[in-house]
Amino acid sequence: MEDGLLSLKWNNHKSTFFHILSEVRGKHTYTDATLACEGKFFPVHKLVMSTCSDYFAEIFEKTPCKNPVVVLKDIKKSDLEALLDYMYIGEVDVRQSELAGLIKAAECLRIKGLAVPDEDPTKAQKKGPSSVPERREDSPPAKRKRRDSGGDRGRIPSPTISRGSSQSSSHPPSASSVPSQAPSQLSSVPESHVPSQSMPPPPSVSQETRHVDSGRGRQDSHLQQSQSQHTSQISSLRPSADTSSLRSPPSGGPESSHPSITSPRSSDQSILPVQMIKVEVDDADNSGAKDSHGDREDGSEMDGDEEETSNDFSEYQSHGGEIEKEEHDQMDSYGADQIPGPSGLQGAPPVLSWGEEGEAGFPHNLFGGDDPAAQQATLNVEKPFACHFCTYSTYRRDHLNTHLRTHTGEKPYQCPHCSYAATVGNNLKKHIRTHTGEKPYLCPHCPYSASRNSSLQRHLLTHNVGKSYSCPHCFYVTFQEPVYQLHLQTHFDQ
DNA sequence: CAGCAGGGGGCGA
DNA sequence: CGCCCCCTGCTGA
Repeated sequence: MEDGLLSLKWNNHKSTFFHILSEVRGKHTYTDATLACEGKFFPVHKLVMSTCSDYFAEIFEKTPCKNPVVVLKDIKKSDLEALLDYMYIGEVDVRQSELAGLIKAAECLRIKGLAVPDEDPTKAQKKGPSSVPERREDSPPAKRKRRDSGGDRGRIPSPTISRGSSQSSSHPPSASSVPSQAPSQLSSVPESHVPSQSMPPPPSVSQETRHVDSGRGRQDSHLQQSQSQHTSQISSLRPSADTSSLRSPPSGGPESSHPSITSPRSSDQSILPVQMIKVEVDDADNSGAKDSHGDREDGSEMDGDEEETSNDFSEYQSHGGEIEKEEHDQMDSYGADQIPGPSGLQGAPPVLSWGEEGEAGFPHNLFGGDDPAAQQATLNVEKPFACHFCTYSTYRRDHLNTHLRTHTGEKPYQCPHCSYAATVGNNLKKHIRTHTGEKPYLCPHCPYSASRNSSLQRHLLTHNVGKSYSCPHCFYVTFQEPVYQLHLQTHFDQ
């Protein structure tokens, strides 16, 4: 220590961070991105994703959306769940038979420590004072360790919570050109290549008989286990190492040397055109969202499904298969830094069940008390089909499905004349009129014609005549009600 | 003007 | 219940 310089150390800094990380993950607090995989939604944190994967870091850097949705194609849900465990907890149990697939998924997503060599951030960031390396958390120089070589508990070792050292890594990821490719297209890394020497040894694999099927219900216990493990392990470390390893928090974006993500409207890219959809949240909605968030603070009785951060969206995934990034920024109005307290559970987005699950149950945490959240819940009773991404809700499932297309980017109605695609057929119909020039709404007073009734109605105001009557069965318009009634009769006669 | 999105009605499985 | 169709309103160019 230098003269007069005091070093204040927070001995439980890491364990606290691990604990909070597990907590915010379990409660979906502060989630600012969503992974969609095989019909499930996984609310995640950009910070964590970016920390553990340059691939995600690049996606998020190229995506200005505050809450992008990343649809992962050809990544198995179970693999993703395991990888999320790995990224959040630092370790994961995986059956040996599933290791190859998991590693392949990790390579597609360039998960540090699994598919991409990670590096101690304290080394990479040369500004740190002769940091005491934490051997336990240092990922091995190789990406993976074989179980028999690790001698540990048979779990995939924890990657260092690092950031900003990815490009300085001496081992460029095998899929360095990945960013603009779909994970599924990363097959340039054959599975047989996984254990090859060019790649570091695989992580140690647990031989425990735990189920790694869907990961449901297992994460929580796993979380707690990991927390306790980390805590105990960290507590045995030299305190000085703690401060150094966490001295430089993740800075966010990846390095500029990454290949650019292709333009959002290119079609056969894995990172697809991402339609930026701004979800307007007015004050009322904001308050509602906040309240619902706040409600979650004391509503820790989330069931397993919510804990697992998954939601069905199978109908939409059928169209997907690409990576899409969109904005569902219901949390715009406030950030994590505005929320006092370490728990900060207010940040949880109003995750509402939908689809098959949403139909059955409303978010439990929305019910209860006399707070505004409960009032919003009452509204949701009337409109039971709530959007997972925003505050929209409706009483018709098909309308919700249509609405969800605005988030998933699905546009099933393709224009035969151009690349335009619409989320609903009627919009395509109107669009096609721009090609055909059809203007079926004729002004009865002048040669004006419009492609839309609304345009005609606005035009009719220029004639300074009274109320106009538009036939609901055809494009007939008149200003005289008797004539209009006569015209209507012609339809009834038919 | 064109795109987008929400809501409602009708119809058939 | 899902799909199709329609109307309507808002928004940006």
